[in-house]
Amino acid sequence: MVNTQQGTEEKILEAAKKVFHRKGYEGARMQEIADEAEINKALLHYYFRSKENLFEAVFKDAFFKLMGRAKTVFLSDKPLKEKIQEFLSHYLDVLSENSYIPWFILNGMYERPDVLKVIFEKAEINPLQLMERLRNQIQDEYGSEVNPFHIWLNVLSLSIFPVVAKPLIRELFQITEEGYQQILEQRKTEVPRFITNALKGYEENS
Amino acid sequence: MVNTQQGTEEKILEAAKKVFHRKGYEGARMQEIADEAEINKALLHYYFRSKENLFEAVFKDAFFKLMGRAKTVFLSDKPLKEKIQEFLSHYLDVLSENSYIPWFILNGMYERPDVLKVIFEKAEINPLQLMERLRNQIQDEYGSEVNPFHIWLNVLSLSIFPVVAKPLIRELFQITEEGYQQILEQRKTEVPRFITNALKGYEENS
DNA sequence: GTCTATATCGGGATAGAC
DNA sequence: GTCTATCCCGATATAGAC
Repeated sequence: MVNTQQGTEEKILEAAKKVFHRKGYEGARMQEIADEAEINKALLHYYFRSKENLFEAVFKDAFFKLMGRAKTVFLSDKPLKEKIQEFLSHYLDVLSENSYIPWFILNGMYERPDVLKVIFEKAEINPLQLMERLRNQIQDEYGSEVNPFHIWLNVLSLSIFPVVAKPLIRELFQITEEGYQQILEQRKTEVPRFITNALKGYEENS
Repeated sequence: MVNTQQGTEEKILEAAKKVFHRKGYEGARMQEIADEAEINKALLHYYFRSKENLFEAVFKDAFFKLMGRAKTVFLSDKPLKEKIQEFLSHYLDVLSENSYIPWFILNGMYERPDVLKVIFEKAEINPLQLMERLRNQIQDEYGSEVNPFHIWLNVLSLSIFPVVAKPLIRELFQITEEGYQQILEQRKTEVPRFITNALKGYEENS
């Protein structure tokens, strides 16, 4: 009532974000989103024609917020270790305040693989180019013939999983929110060290 | 009709497993499970009273099938690299056919963190004991003072994330189901190598 | 135990007043 | 643009014949 004019659509998106985050696509209820936004269901359909549309909007926003930077970082000309450090630092900063994003994306992938496909087309990601660059860089800097795909997957795993598994980690070790944030902070240096150590190790075997 | 007696309940569980795997709890349809089992909906409710019951049965079975082994592997007396190899091998085998398990666990964590707690209590996991053992083993075998928590988290990340992110990986690189299974197979040796290489790397810096 | 038919309800979507 | 009331389909669950 008070906060009109530029408010409603934003409020809906904000509410949808929260609900889709908590429940996923199938679990989310339009009613719950409406309640969260303090409006009624009909208005949701006025702004976004369907549940699917609304989901897509939220999903895209989250995805690009997360992945937008990653592409430019990995296509830059810096040493690999620096890239990984930069990626982790940026990524963990963004996520410590938006820890719902990676889970939301993973969940969305399972529930709506079709949406994922559309997004990748729009994002203009060329994974093969990335792999080639990574292969060359590893060979140049570490002199080893390693499958770049697995290295890439390792970097992603080590970055994303600890954020997604936050509730598991906190419950299992009885860690406070501050303790968890501290762990993420440590990982900004620990993970790049771990990876570069591993890459150095390949030299001797090759 | 032919394969009666010990058949129906098993067939239902098998079908439910497949469908819940593909769609998750909310996305799964009792009709689809019935079709998959080649029976009708009513029979599902005859054997299991509700959808929730059926899901719980499927989930518990798979969860303990998965985690039962993990504990014994990591508390055994073998060298660390062997433990990791064994863990990955077993884990990836089970999950390539039940990849919904980590997804469900994550989902449950976010929706009902309390449930997670109960599961851990039943599984009788002692994380601190595990950490101590890991710290000692790393020190014995690699002579380095490393924070075992991060190593543990790395092992988990490298094992679980590639399974959870299956749709992302397949879509991004346009990989077939066979191709994906091949990747998992490769990781059974790649990941232990990666980790032990990294651990060796710490020696020089310590 | 297994089937067909049906009850019941929840949720996405629309109509139409204001 | 925002609301109330309602449509309508689909999904879980049950009744009851065989």
